[in-house]
Amino acid sequence: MRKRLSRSFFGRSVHQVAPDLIGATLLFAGVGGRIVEVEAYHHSDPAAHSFRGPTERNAVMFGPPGYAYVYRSYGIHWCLNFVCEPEGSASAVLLRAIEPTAGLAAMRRRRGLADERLLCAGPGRLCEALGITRKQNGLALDVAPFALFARQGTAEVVAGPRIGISKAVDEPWRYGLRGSPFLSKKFSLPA
DNA sequence: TGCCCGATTAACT
DNA sequence: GTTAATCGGGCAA
Repeated sequence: MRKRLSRSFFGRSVHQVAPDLIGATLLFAGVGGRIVEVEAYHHSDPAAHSFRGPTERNAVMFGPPGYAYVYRSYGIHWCLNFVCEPEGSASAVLLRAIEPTAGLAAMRRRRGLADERLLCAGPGRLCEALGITRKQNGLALDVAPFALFARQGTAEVVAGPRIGISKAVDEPWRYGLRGSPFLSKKFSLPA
């Protein structure tokens, strides 16, 4: 049986939690799969929503770890984050891609007739496939309908610059499962 | 108050 | 490669 991730899993540095999430399994109401791509956002990071202090939108980031922070992106898409570090640190991990393993029919229905590789390849696509919206903002990650399971064995984790940001662009805080076909974008391999 | 930009995506040319 | 969709936050006026 897979080991459930406890809430304390998230009460550590985002830069420890983020790579540890690669290969873990995320389910929402039984739909989801294996996490293959995430990005870390620390409160001291100019690219983080929490950098300039609390607002109505980012309030959950300033709360305790182990909760979902969901925000609207470009006024259109939803993006799912896991709050990390001790309460008040306002740091979180953005879920960018998962390898679909459960509830494929539900994902295809929500996403349209999409290629399986594109069902959850990107933060907005992932939320659409799983049915994540503002309603899930602030929900605990170790309580239904969320379920998280630790990865079994090891995973080959690669790191690189984050995607779609204009500040702190050189920080290698994007983490992924090496060679996965379900990434939102390939990692450039070291020369 | 108004304007610009953004942790994006799909549908264009 | 370019663009539209569309809304919350930051900042100037």
